[in-house]
Amino acid sequence: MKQYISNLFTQALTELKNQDIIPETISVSIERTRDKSHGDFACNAALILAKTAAMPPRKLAEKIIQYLDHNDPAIKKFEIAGPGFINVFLTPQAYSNIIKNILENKDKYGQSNIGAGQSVMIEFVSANPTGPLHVGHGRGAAYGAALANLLTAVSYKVHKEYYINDAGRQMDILATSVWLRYLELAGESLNFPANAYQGDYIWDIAASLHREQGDIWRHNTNVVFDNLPDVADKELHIDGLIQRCQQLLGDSAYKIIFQRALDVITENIRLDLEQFGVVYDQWFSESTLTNCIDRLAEHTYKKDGALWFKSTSFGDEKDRVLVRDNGQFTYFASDIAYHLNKFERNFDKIINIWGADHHGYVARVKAAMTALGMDAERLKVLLVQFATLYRGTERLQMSTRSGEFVTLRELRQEVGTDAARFFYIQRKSEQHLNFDLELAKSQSNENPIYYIQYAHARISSVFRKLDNINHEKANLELLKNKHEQALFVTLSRYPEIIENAAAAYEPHQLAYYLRDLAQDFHTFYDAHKILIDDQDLCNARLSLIAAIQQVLRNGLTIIGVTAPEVM
RNA sequence: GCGCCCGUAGCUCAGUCAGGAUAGAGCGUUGGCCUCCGGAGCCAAAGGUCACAGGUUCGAGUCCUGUUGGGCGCGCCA
Repeated sequence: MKQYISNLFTQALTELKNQDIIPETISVSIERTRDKSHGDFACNAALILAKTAAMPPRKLAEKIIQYLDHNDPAIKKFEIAGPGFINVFLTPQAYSNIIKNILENKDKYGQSNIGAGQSVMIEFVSANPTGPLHVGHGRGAAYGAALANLLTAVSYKVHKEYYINDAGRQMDILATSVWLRYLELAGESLNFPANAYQGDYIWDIAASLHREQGDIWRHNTNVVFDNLPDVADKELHIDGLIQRCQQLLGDSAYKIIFQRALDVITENIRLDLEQFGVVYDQWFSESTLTNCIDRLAEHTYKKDGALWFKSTSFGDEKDRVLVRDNGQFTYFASDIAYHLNKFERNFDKIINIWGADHHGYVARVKAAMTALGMDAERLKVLLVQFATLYRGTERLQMSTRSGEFVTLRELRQEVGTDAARFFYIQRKSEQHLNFDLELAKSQSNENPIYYIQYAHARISSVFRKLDNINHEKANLELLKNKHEQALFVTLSRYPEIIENAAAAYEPHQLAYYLRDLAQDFHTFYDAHKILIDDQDLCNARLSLIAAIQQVLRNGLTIIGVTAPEVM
């Protein structure tokens, strides 16, 4: 609809330019009016062009109106207002066509072609496989999944990927943690390191190994802890333990424990996300990467025994280490290899969804891609702020290492997937989010998700009262009252919302829209009865609410929330 | 100290990217609405120096500069 109006103005402006009344045209911006007395749409072209045309805005507006098509069936009239806005008033037919459009296109209504079939990869969550997902990861999951749906709706080919950090020191700490718990189960008593993984899930993995293997990996505590660096430096201490673990167990046994821990936790994460309605096209293992440092060679140098990447040549604020003086690759080196891999898979667009605490890493990853000859503009890093969890007014503390955190699973079980998904995406992602468990759980009017779902269920309920549903030939021009008119407008906004939300990577816009639509419906429902004796009007209203229900369902699906028939 | 994000109603937040007409919503508060398709609903009222100060212009919550308050990041950690 907006595009349609925009085209009318473009034609008029082109004509004005051809007649040398204005020196140049502009890409016109059409806006929806806030106030119904200003019509349906407004155009500010006269205000913008006034200066170059050397003409007062209102006078120029008159000229523009002269060249606009007044016979278009969608147009009731044009009006000059205020400093020089041109207000556009639409005919009732223009809006009633929306209903037909929705009922014909069904779940396709609102889709557009702005993505033009381009491929886009979205990598999100990618939590380390060292423990269960917690509520902090949930936001990235809900946001990433909703964004993927949005981009799909505007014709991108979307590839969703989870990057598994299954190499590196943290994984060794994990394996060692499991082994230490195993030793305890086997009857050893020991001082479990404070910086090892404490959670109960470590016990579970150790127990299953102990059940299967018995005591074959048992070693005396005295031997295990003999001559290790003192716990005063806990990092050195645990590194020593990792080495000792590998020594005593040997490669193959160590690998079994390592792999079991990795498999159990990864599967747990996968299942968790699946139950949260988030599924991936690919799970990408860090361990399958080959390093690409040689390809960066001309931009590296040695200093203090380490290998550095000269990222300052590419806009980073300082140079970064790729290989430590002990010969180990840094995480950054893996990140470069992974991102190079992404670029070489030839996605048109690459989206990373990262926690806001990683914002300092954007510049260096882009720098590395530029150094490798890639167009870093293809990479878009979206940052998601933390969620702070509340139970009423009580702020819940989160500490990962100590194992004191609310898991995503617990959240799901407590508030339900629908409410959780909705709460996560209803705020702009770069905004800090206060997540109140009590509010999300409350099945009352304090909770916006139920308000929207209720509108959908209410419509289902109306249709359940009908024996035969036949409103296809309805005369939609009977829908004249202000509530019906308001619904036309809101329904016609949906495609614009989808486009804007997708272009800005902002699913929350859709959440706000759905609330608006639900509200317009509830207002209408309360003011007018649908199942009435006047058969024609009844049919028209049935068409209207069928269209509303369709749009609600389309939008909720994108957000990842169910559209229930009954509640 | 440097960089990024944020500051809008009592509370939680839209609106800022793309400047536009009288700054919006939910919750909470106050007062109304069930003979009626689902009251998990509807209607109405009160509530604002858009953190502050300058600047840009026909016009600034929106753009620019500075100040201030809060969050995060500035490792050969992950």
